[in-house]
Amino acid sequence: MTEPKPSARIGGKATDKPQLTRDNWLDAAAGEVAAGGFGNLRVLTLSKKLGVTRGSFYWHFKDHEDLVTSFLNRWRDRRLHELLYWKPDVNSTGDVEAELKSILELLLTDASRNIRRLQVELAVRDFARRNDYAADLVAEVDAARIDQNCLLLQRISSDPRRVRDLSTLLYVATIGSQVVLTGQKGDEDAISRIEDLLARVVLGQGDM
Amino acid sequence: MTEPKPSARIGGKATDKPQLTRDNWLDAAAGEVAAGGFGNLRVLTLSKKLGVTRGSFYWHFKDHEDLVTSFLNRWRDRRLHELLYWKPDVNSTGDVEAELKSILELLLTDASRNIRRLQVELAVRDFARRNDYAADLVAEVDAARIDQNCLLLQRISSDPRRVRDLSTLLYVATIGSQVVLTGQKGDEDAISRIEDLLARVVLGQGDM
DNA sequence: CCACAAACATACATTAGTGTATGGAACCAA
DNA sequence: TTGGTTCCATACACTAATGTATGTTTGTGG
Repeated sequence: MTEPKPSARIGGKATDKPQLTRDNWLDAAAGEVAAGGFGNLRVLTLSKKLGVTRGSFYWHFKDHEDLVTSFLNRWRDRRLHELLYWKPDVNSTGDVEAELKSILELLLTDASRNIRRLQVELAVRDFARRNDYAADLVAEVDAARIDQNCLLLQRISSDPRRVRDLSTLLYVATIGSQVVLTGQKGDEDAISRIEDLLARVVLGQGDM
Repeated sequence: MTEPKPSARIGGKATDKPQLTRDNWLDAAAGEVAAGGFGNLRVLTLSKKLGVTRGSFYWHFKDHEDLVTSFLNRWRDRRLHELLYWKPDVNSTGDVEAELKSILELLLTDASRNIRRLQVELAVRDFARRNDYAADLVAEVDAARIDQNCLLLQRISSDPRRVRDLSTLLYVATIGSQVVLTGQKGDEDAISRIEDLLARVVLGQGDM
């Protein structure tokens, strides 16, 4: 309560210890989650890496659970929000094949490069297997992404069920490749080949 | 040392506390891993669930790490060994489509029913992201499975590279569906539809 | 019967982690 | 200057978990 006054900031000369924000803690938490999953998200180690004591943490967060749920919420919000940046134009007349390929590149090649982001996503997904709240958020994000792909695939098939199935297949294939092809040497190659193959496969499954 | 004599077993009347074996501990460990991942694999809780104290554990295992590596080794051995049961006949003349469908059913529908087994596999896969030894075993199992599928797909395409790409796609799609479609209601349906679609897609990508 | 080993129990030491209560410095507003 | 708030430090209590050392029971070979 008491409206977190927007600017009660202090100090800030240079090495004046910039006064951590809640988001700073969440960013650091992302590092821990990416490295060791949610089971490795400890208040103590987090404080050490930020150069403060746990006293700081318990000012910004109620407890450990608060940190986890805040992290999950921010993750959900960002994942849903980023979908707006490449929302396909429903009544576009552009090249479907080109659009599909660019989306596939985004989902596969591009995603496999942002290692940090990918690690966090896999960790969240793993955590969702034993945490109901996380499971809900993951389901929400999955549904939104699949729906998004449906918007594009509508242009290669008029059967809504087929569109949805293709979109689901495309999605599970991308998630699977992110899980399986994990930075081994030669994976970069395998990913781009999967990418091409998926494009052919999807385009070949249009109206017949 | 001193050759663990094969039969120094005792007791065994009925409720005589059957004298736990190393494998009993590993079975119980599977339960913990399935429920909460490797981060939840604790000696203490394991002992409680088996109705003994930790003294028993530290007789069967050197330490916690010994438990983990033993568990991983057994997992690897079983996953590699089970592949021999459905090894496709290379020079069979049977129906390729039927064989493919049966394999897809095995990989998707069947796998999604053995929840325990699936949970363990996903946990191992997640643990592999932060444990080099587990990563090696997972890579080994992945490669063996993909090779296995190649044996079948050789009969629908003569291009070895395409065979391998198709096999990889098929594999990542199955893994992805196991990760994404996680027991929500209606997933049973989605899985079987993905199954059919994958069959069509793979068969359609034969020699052209 | 006796020595020995297998399988487990008990007790202890140690560590890592959480949560809470309180203190204190820095800043701002009046 | 005084009071209040923000942000963090310090100190304490508590729990869970590991590992080890040692005791205890049961069965077995000779």
